Amino acid sequence: MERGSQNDEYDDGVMTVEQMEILRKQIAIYAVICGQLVSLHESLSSKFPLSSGMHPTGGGYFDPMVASPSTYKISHRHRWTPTSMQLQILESIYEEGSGTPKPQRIEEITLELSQHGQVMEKNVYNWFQNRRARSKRKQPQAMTTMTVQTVDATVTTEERSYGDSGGFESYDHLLFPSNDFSNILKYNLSFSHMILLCAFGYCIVFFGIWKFYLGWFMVILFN
Amino acid sequence: MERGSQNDEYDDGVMTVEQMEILRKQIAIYAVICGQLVSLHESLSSKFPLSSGMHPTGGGYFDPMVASPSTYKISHRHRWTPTSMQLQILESIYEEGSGTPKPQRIEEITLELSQHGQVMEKNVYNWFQNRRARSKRKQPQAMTTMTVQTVDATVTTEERSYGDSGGFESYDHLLFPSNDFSNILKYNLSFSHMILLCAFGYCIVFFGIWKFYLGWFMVILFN
DNA sequence: GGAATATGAATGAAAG
DNA sequence: CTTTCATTCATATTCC
Repeated sequence: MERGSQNDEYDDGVMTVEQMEILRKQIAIYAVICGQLVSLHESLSSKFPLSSGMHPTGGGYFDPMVASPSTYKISHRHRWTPTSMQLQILESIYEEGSGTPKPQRIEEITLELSQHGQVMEKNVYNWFQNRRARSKRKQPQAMTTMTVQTVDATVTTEERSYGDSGGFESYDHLLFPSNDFSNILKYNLSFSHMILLCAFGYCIVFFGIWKFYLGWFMVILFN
Repeated sequence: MERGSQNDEYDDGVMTVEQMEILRKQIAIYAVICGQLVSLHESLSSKFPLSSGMHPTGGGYFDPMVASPSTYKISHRHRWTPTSMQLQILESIYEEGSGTPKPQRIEEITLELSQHGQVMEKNVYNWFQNRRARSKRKQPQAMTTMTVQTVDATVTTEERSYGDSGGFESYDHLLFPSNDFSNILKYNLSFSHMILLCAFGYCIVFFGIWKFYLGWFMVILFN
């Protein structure tokens, strides 16, 4: 009703400017609070509208603790995580590939990956998108510390003024040079193991053949 | 305060699902009302800016997204983000509309949206483009894959560690089906090739050793 | 157990 | 319009 009176007063021009200012400040404060409430609600319901009920993936902001008495337990993992095997395949495809996420080949890859765990085409698509974007961002890590400092110095207070929460993500690759090598090694470890296994096998093979000829040589020698 | 009690109940698992749902609906209603209040205040303040207490960088009065408690950078947002109210309007227009982004109606929509925050025609145009393109991708939903079901069945209720992502509840995988089984065989073939390669190597190894002993045996025999 | 990091996912914007 | 890129958000994981 305050709003109504405000409008009336405002339309009639009876309310003084000071009153108007005070009222508006009050509404401003309310607006801030309500905006936060809206944000809170949005984040909690996480874009699952009420009308459609709970999202099939479970969650919402309900924890499995609450949902546990239900018939089947819904895993509260909302996000796909590739299996190590899937990751290997993806990495190999990524490296071999022309660097372009295939348009329709995604389907094939998905099918191939589905042998080693649940996966959607969307997951594969996202993976390639992210993989490429993030490997591209890690290229300028070759810059020396001097350069990093220089670039960082060019970031004036204008940028810092609103970047107190950690700075722009755009500069993270400069401030936090990555250790991509370790990740690659980690991902390809078992694959390298296979290669080593084969190599080891062939070494033994040749050693055996050598021993074979040694045996024949000794046969001839002792004859 | 209500939130506090909610959290307590929620943490203890005392609140029932029904209560939770009721509370959620209440908050939703409050959110809608508050969103309208915010919009009203924005439109008011855009005409009569506050002499004090206004955000220095805000274009209009203030952006509810920016005002979220999460310590986020305040403006200088490089890319437009529709406010909740704008999104609501856009969604309604999208659903009602013939699905075609109107050539000149964009201007009207832009004008309508500008009541709830800064927006350009380009933004509206892009939004409709993206909205349509992405909703189209979810049309070809059809068959499910047998592999997914199989894999899903093998997953137990045990806590899933890193890399074991199979079996999480999601119906979205139905949206991206894959129907080509030849690729599975193709991959299994190459993997089997490696195994066979190793096995073959070891066979040769043992064969070599056997030949080695054969040689020695012949040496002894001929002596 | 909390901050730092890694990464899957969403989406605005632009290229083709 | 379709595809791709860039940025950002949310969550899982790791390390101290």
